[in-house]
Amino acid sequence: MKQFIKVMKALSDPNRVKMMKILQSRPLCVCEIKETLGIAQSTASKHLKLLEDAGLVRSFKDGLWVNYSLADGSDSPYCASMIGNLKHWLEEEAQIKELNQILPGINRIDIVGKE
Amino acid sequence: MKQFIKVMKALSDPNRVKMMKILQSRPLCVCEIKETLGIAQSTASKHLKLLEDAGLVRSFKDGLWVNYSLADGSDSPYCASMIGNLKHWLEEEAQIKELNQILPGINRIDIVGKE
DNA sequence: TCGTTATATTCGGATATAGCGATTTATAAT
DNA sequence: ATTATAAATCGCTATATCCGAATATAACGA
Repeated sequence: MKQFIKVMKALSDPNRVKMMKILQSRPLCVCEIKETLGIAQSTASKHLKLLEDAGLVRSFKDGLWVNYSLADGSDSPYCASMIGNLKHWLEEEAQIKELNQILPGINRIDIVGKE
Repeated sequence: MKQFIKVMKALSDPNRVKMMKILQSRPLCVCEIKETLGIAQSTASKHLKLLEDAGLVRSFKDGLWVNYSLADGSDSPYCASMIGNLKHWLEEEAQIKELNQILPGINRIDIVGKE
């Protein structure tokens, strides 16, 4: 029950759902994610930790960067199901389409220069 | 997105998930539900309203009683998927098994006498 | 070793949610 | 009409969640 609730809670926030959707395109580091969604770095980091705890995403370090990607769903059937379904769900949402449009132009090097 | 979040939020609470699970056995009125879960009537009513708004359960009046049952999932693919998956998910949970054990002994007439 | 930099953590304020008791509403029975 | 009763709503408290600014941590490079 606890695991199930954790997954549902993780997917109960628009920013976290958006993260799941953009991670379907490619692995992203925290700064790319916060930039894409237009939120603070601390906020992004916190959301990602929650998603990871739920088994929905995984992270691996690459020097200073931490790359996040979709998990394989092996943590629980709930994860597996939601990760799978989210691949086709919400594809037609305006908010999501918009993110997918700007995503190709987002990369970690450009973000460094901006700030 | 809003509909999806609504469904996820609805399933983010243990009492609401328990409601979904016991409604798999048979339709129940509010007083049977509150009795089974051991919560206040007002609390049960509020949870049920939330589940109904999300499209996960539906209600129909029968005199003074309001019977709740699982929805058919026609509200959204999210509902359909979750209603379907929950039929096999959490079946082995101790908490759920316990509810399923006491459920046969719960009925609206007995509850009236008790209070 | 000392900066520099990407991410994680902490803190405080604002908002949302869960819970219960009390009240109101709607329906039935007398 | 009056009374009884199941459910919905209201009022309130306690807890949880979201957010960003500030600070801490970790890893690289000079």
